[in-house]
Amino acid sequence: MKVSELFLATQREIPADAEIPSHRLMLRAGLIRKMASGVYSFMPMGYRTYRKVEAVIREEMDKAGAQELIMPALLPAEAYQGSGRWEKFGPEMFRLSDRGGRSFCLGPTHEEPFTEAVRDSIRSYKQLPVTLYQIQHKYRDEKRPRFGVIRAREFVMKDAYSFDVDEAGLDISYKKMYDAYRAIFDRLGLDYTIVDADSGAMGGSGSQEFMVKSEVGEDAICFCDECGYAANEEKAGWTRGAADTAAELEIEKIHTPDVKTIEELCGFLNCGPDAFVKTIIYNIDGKFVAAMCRGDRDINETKLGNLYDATEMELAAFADVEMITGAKVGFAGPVNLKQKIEIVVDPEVAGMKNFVVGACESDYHFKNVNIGRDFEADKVADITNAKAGDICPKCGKGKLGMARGVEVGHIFKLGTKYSDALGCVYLDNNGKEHSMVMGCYGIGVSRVLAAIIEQYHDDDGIIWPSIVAPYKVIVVPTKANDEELMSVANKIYDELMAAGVEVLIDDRNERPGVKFKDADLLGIPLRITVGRRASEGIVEVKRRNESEASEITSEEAIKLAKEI
RNA sequence: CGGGGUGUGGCUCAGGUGGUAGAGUGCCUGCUUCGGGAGCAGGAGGCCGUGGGUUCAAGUCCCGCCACUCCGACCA
Repeated sequence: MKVSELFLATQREIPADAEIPSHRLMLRAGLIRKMASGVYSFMPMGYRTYRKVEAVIREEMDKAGAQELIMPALLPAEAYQGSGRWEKFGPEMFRLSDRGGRSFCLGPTHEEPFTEAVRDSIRSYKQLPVTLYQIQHKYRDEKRPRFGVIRAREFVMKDAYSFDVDEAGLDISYKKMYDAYRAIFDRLGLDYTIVDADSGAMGGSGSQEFMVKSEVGEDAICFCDECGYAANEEKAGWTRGAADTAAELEIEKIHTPDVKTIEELCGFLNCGPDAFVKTIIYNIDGKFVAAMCRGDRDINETKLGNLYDATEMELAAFADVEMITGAKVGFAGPVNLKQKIEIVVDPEVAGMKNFVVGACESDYHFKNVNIGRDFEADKVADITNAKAGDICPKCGKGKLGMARGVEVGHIFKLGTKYSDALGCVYLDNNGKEHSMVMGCYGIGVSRVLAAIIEQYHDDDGIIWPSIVAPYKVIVVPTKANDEELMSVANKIYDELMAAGVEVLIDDRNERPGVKFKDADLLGIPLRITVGRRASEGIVEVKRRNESEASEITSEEAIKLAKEI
């Protein structure tokens, strides 16, 4: 392809609304164009790369025995009503109606249509297992789209669904997908970590996420430096210290005027935040719950929500807190609550003695509070976030570190949640009916593109790994009007074209600097510069991921280019 | 959903106290250039987000709406 004929507009200026490197570079290199918040077009150069990512995914999925199909993105309400998700998705679902007033949505995820498709065509255990997938646009009306294609409202996802006769079968299907995912992300050159994840409202017995490490990642991940344990912060456990065996001291009410935060309290009482226990009141599906953790910890809302099988959960409103505690916000505690509500404490708190809590009275705290004597905990459960330095929950020895990641893949063991709801059953060899055991497996295809750029770029632009590069080679004649030089460049270009190499020739009548800048920005893996020594048959080759160039003959350059 | 910010040529932005719309960059033409986003000259390109209001006069002041964006909350 001649650069002069490319539909491409690179930009010098840094786009105003792009914050992170991948978003900036995708806009500057002309890979994508925004149509609306969280809605992007892929332009030719971006789409070529996109298709390469798709191809790798497709190859590995096919290799793993999954079968591709395509479902509609436009789906009738009934498709989601059977599972209850038509309601549950809420405003996140893009909804519309046809001229007759029939309700539709743009599919946010496709468990239901796949389950129904299998239900309607499979009856016997002999037809199982089966794994189906599609690569298709998904629609979610995100509250806050951001980071370009990383969190978009329309995005491409490869979603796969497995159907097995039992849990053992699911384990095998799951492992196949797990291995396929590893192969995919390995081939794409991504530096990623596989972490245990919360399976959330998807239900099921387990799930893992494939996280690309990046400071711009929206997820926090914990990992053990000893045993390799890794988990999403939402899920990560940690080992509590030994219980305090000190004697219980007499409870004491202390005057703490205008002290609202833990920091202020520390200063006031002259001790560390670990001497306090904070009491945070949540509204979980209309029921109030007091969650308690040590002062230097944070409540993990995912864990808390799971404990109560919550559909909706939020911090209790100030007015509710004041009604329940009988005090200003900031003085909540488990003792003397005006209204009886359930109290759940983290195991760490259960091991503490003589701690400080709010007194449920404005401007007062209690000190030397003890569980069992001063109040009862209704539940003791892990409801806190791990933090860096905590002891690993798996090996009990290593320390946990924290990192950030972009979730590029997520695999779930769904179990029978959807097959039960939608009647997706098969007959076993005794003619007895069972629900199929399902798994589901997603990869954010468009997000992967951004993740690759996050890991492969420098100040000058993208550095595509060869496997996803839109073109492998760019031939850059330094002068477009020099016939001898152009004929050498064209010869190289023609030979590479004939050999089936994806090659560009920058035949524009531009100065060399402009061409070099564009080649770097676009991230083409190999540049062949035809310049000063063209008449001697010598050209310069430079790999995008190396800083040094070298001069070789054009024959050698062609040979090298074919190997890229 | 709460709080903040911004909407002016393709892009990045400037336009005190109201008075005929600007720069840089990109684009077109010509000349000079030609190894890391060249120089000079000429040129095209704007419903100043949108609806209303105040005024002789609104990019500018007032009110509403919309869009985009940042922080937070939320997120199969």
